[in-house]
Amino acid sequence: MVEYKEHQMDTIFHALGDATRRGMLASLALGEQTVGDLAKPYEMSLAAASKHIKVLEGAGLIRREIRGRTHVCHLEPGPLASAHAWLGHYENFWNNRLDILERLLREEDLRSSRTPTKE
Amino acid sequence: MVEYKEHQMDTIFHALGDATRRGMLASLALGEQTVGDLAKPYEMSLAAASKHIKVLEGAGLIRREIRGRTHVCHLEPGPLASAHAWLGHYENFWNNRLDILERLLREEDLRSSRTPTKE
DNA sequence: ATAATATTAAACCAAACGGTTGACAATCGA
DNA sequence: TCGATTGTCAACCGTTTGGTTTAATATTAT
Repeated sequence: MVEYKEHQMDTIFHALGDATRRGMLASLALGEQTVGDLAKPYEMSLAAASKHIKVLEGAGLIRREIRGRTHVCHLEPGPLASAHAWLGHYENFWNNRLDILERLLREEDLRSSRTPTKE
Repeated sequence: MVEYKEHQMDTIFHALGDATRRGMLASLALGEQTVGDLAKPYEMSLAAASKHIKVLEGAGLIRREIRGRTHVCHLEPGPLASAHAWLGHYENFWNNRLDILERLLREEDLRSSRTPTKE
């Protein structure tokens, strides 16, 4: 049962580890899109885009509804929420650390009184 | 500049897309660990584990401090926070959808009056 | 100096990835 | 019915991944 979830997380994070697929998810956040719509922004063949979409589908991040000859895709919230929750385990940890970092930087600023460096 | 961040997200999510590496992060959440410590739980050569650690390091998820002949690793909160934030963009979306799902299920429950299914 | 310890490096391998092209299937509009 | 549209499938290709094994490096202990 743990194994199962582990594999699920593997596929979810793997799916998220590609800019094209993250872009597709971003598009789908605005509303449902056909495979063609999703593929259009990218400089790759439709077949390649179709593969990406299948990866997203395999990870459960999206679902498709076949309407006639078009495949309409929409986001599936569950797996995104899972990934978010997994990262959330570390939230306390990094909040503490970032707080410390921030304080150190502030103290540094006070001592050296330089112009604050943004980005 | 966008490209840069995209690539960063690629490497972060890719690093997270492997159960061994996620396990190592979980270990590191409990405190700093040497490469050997991190490798111990896994049925693979030290060299293989070392590669995983380098992937985590490359993604900025951990840093290492070389103390004599041992390399002590610790979590780096920033990139985890980035990934969490990226997923957070979808939070409203999936909250709404899950709310709807939940409501539908509750209504279903009322109609069929079954024992409520937890999990 | 030598041996043990902790870790990386290099060479190699099979499998997976991300892309291509060309053929195919299904549906829609004329 | 015919042609255009929408999308998948299969085969292929170069690169990356995740593992191995065998050296090599650097540090510590004897």
